[in-house]
Amino acid sequence: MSADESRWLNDEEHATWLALAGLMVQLSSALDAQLQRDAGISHFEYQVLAGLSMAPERTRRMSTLAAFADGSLSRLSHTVKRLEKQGWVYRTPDPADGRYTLAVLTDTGWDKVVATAPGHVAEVRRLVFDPLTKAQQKQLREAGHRINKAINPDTRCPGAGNC
Amino acid sequence: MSADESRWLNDEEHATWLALAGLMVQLSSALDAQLQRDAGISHFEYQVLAGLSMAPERTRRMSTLAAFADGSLSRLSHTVKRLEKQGWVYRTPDPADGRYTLAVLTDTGWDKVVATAPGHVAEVRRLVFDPLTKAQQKQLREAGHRINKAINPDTRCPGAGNC
DNA sequence: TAGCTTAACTTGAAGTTTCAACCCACCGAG
DNA sequence: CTCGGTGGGTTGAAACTTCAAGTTAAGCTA
Repeated sequence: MSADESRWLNDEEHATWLALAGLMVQLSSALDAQLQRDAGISHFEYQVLAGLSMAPERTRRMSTLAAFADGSLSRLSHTVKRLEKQGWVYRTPDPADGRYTLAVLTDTGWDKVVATAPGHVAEVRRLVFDPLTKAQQKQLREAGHRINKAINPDTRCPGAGNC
Repeated sequence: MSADESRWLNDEEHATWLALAGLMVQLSSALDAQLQRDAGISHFEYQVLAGLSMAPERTRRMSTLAAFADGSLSRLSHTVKRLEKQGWVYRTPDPADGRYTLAVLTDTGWDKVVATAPGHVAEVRRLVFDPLTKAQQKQLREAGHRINKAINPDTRCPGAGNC
């Protein structure tokens, strides 16, 4: 990248990178596996359902939902079509502005979230929080924020706009 | 999960979880995007090529390579077929034991890695190491190890069998 | 009000990953 | 030495994601 053939990673950095890369792959696939096994849905589908379950009226615009679930609008559109077929969600044009589409969680969909969430949270707790001390959790949070800020300099905060 | 409706995440835990989840999605997609833009390959393909480039004789068994790149054997098989079509890799049965297949990096493939790696490492450095202090890097590494151990209690170490 | 532009989706095709079935080289038992 | 078992690898189909249009509602301009 630069004149001197670009600084390689030293041993410590390399170990850190392996730990982080391993974490990203393993953790997300472990959580995916738990959801698939216990609820028959993917992590992305879970995020969509959970996103709706937390919204007022259990309703959100597709574009907002896509941002919340960290996916493209196209991906969300295909996914919601599948969820619709399951009877968990339905779509309707926004009465206030016909360009938007509102996704709404049905009662059946709500039941699905209620049945699924506790097991998923338990798995997150088992894999992420149980093995860490309070101090380590704080450090991890801080490091995560810094990296996220490096990726998204503008946005005030990570994925879902909290802080 | 348990009697009392399964412990939910408190505010601090929730913030930590959002930071970590955001990190996993954003970082991997940012690195994917860099590779796609600058080299026209996916992160998985890069890992395969890089894995071969670091191996003795630029050669590895498919199963070893799959473990190194954190992917299924089937996924690797399809991927290597594509890389073969590009002329970057070829496959040959292991002369020592015909059940194994050896994947070998060609000279063209080597050139591809050499052309691609510095830019990729620079991006990792920019997004992960530059924003963290030395101490934070160490803490992140430690937390990553612990989480990885929770996911893989048996394996002595994360993804690629180093340590 | 007609025409242009923009932005939010949707859609179908192409590309990738997963899943389940299959093939085959080696090994060990009889 | 042959027969079954085991494990590495491949393959094709189904499922999913991405990509490049296409559609439509709203706003703006004349």
